[in-house]
Amino acid sequence: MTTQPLKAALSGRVQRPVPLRETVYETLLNLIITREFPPGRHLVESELAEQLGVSRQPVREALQRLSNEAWVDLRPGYGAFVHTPTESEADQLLAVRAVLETEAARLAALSAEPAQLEHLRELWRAGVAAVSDADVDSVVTANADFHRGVIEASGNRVLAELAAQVDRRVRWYYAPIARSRGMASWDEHAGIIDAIQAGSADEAARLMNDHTERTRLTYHDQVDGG
Amino acid sequence: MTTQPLKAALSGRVQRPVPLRETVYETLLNLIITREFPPGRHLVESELAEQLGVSRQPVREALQRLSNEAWVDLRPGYGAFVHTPTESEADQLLAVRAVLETEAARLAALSAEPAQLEHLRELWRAGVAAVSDADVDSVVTANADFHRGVIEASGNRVLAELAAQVDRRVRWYYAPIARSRGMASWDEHAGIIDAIQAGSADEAARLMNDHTERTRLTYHDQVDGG
DNA sequence: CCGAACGATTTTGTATACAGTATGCTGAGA
DNA sequence: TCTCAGCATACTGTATACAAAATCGTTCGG
Repeated sequence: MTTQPLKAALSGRVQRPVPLRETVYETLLNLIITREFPPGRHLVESELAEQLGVSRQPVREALQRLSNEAWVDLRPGYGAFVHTPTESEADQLLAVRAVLETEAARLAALSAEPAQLEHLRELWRAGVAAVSDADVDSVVTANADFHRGVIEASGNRVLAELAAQVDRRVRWYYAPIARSRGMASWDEHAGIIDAIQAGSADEAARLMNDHTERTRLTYHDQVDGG
Repeated sequence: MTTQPLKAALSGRVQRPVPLRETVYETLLNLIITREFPPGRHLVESELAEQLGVSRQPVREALQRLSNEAWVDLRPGYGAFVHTPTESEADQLLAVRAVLETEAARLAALSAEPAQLEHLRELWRAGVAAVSDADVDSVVTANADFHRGVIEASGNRVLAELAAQVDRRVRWYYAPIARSRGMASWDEHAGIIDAIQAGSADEAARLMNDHTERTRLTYHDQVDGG
């Protein structure tokens, strides 16, 4: 009879059971991002624990991590609440994101490897296809993927982690009003890739900065204009 | 008889007992930063709990936060270890810090209020005095304070929080080799303040960038040169 | 009718107990 | 002497139990 360890060894790695807090964290974050848990919602440890079929402890640890990352606010002695972003906070996040992604583009131009460039091209093609198909969800995903691609191509892991977090929060804040800028956005993406490939750091940075700035203005138009 | 709430009201704020995990977190972080817990040290929950006179739970929560902020590495099923920074990681952090502080300087030039400017001048005077006294510890502290001052003057809280964290880690990494650049550094600081006061955003950004870049080179010289 | 104080309820904060897993050691066999 | 299996140990992962704090509704007094 085939033993379990053997099967695991043959199939590659033995998958270690991920700590529950991790699973809980990702589950809760997903619920928040999808707005199943809307901003302001009161999250009770014992309720969540029961719903997820675990004890309070992992839930608690997940909530604290979410609190550190500003997804929820912890009120001592009372409970956790899904964070409600203010307008100025959202604006500040946009500014920070612009800075980080601009720097990422600059670094990518200085250090991106051929494989990474090909990856970017691939992501770009997927985005263009999504726009052509007018598939809104795919466009949003493709956009996030492309930006993550650039960030990772920077070769700076610290920057990448920071930017990824900021980016995720920005997309959450602006998800309700996020509408694609359509093909124009992907033309700009193409220009950024070209600059990265050419190793033109300043040009790549400038293009990314312009790009994020236009996106910011689009957001503001939609906020102000309804 | 005077009631408790009244006394509290008279003395100003009712001081709420800070959650233990917070106290533990700060205690541990201090021990790490001061190198009483050197990089690579194995941190055992039960040991720390006993030493601090609390249960494992708050210690655990503090360790997880420290892990999220990259101060310690958590090995599942085994233990927590004080993070050992690699050279490339330190370098990447320096780069990120430069970006964040440069942007902070730019924003400060656009939005700093007179009170904040006066505060910066004050910090500057304290720094110059420390340099004159050749008081190394004071110089280091004054330097950190000045940079924090600029960051806060940016008016961007998100940026400030990020930059503060990055800054703290950078100072930890380079603490063993950190030597003051002396008065030259404070001359540059003065220039930055002037640019901020004048509202010259690009100039302030450029000066801050040059400043952090020079500091980076100093670090590298000390690393390479011994 | 309004406001403040009191009590019940809810929820977190902390401690303890138990189970699961990684590690290192010991000893036997080649 | 080297290697590997098996065991003992140490530590974390998870669950449960108890204590303290904050909130909310109610009631009493004006």
